Amino acid sequence: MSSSASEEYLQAIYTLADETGSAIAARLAEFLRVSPPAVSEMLHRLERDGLIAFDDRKVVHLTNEGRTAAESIVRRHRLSERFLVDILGYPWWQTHEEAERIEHALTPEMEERLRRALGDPQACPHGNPMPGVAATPTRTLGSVAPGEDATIERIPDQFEHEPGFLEYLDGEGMRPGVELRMIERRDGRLRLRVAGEEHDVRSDCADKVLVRA
Amino acid sequence: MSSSASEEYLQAIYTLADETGSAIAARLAEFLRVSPPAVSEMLHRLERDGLIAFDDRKVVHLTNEGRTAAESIVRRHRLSERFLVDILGYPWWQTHEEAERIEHALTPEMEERLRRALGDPQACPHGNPMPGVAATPTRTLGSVAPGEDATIERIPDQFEHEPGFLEYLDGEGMRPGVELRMIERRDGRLRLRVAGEEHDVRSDCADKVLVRA
DNA sequence: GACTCGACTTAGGCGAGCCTAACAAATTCC
DNA sequence: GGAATTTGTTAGGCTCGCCTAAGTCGAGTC
Repeated sequence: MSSSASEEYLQAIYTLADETGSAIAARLAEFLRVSPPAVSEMLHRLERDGLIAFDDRKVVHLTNEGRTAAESIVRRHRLSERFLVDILGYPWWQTHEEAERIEHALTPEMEERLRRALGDPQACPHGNPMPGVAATPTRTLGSVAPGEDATIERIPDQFEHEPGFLEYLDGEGMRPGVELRMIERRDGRLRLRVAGEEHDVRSDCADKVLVRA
Repeated sequence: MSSSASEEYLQAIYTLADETGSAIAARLAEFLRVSPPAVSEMLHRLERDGLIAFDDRKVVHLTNEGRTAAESIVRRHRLSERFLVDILGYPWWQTHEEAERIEHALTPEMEERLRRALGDPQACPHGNPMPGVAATPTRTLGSVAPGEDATIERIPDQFEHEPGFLEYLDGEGMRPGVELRMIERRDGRLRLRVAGEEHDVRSDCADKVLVRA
């Protein structure tokens, strides 16, 4: 059985590989907020346990077993977030830390029962699909041209650590599932219409939001 | 903050003191299934952290701070059990191990939200009251005289580790809240009527069930 | 008074996870 | 090409939580 800590690493490896293309130790250290030697050590433990492998350039890859374990913890994470929102009534933007705690406590039976109790959800409250569910093709909100319409699809897990980011989006009316129209883009800000109201959004934030046409 | 392991010890100290009158290291080692030196070490850590104190005969006592922490973890445990039964649909006798996992993951806010989602329950599925709730006066089922009626009030946490015990009770129709009538007692067995049916119960098991008149 | 039993501690070890400091290797940049 | 930055590792150290083996200590018992 994997420990909480190693599950945390597998989750990070999965997320970084999924959302940025590859996972290396330095990125993991930043993402997990631990020192490089701590990462180095843990990666060697995970390699010893057959969950990951390094290529010649030291990029981390999940083995089949590691991928299964990573998908399991990611699924439990997203399920936990749904639980927090749908059953406990948490706001959608305030689930990450809390889910981080309970995901490790879920047994396979609890996971299955929770999945059914939640109506077999296909994505977490940030719009990220359960592992195995095909992701909708998306582009960044920042790439939407003035006059175009778009629907907010998801905010990648990558950014969930950034303090206040999700709450900021929520404050501007931007939640997964919301439809919007791009109005104009001017000096680092985007003007867009959401639910009849106009909002002003920083474009570095808009680059972190994925939309579909 | 207390770790999972130290919470487990505080919970055990609370339970043993509550249900057997006092807590000493040797009983804790049995209850928690760890070695005596492991207990000795942990108790000294808890003492160092101001959560417990020893008296001159080495009996363990909770300090005010320790009592608060112990009540918190016991409450989270019982709340977790209710969650497993009421929301996830677990059978009442199969909650202990699973609750043991999630109780440590609950933050104060999650605890409060869960409490409300569950309708402010006053007891766990085994009938044990939330800390702070006054316990109903009880006697053991084994002490009920033939001809007497009784209602099953609770099965102490003390016995939750015993494999198959709760499931055995359930199989004989004995659940918290159930009314029964003692019929007769004969060579180590009790004959009693539950919901119109007669059942035969081992008296060593009946001694572990608390009832009210 | 000696013995035994139960309770507790000491000593020594181990793995997981984390840290800092220092260094080696590989890139990237100018 | 050489310097600077990024990346990774080694070395040494820490706490927590667990283990076994080998005591010690006290309370009863014979």
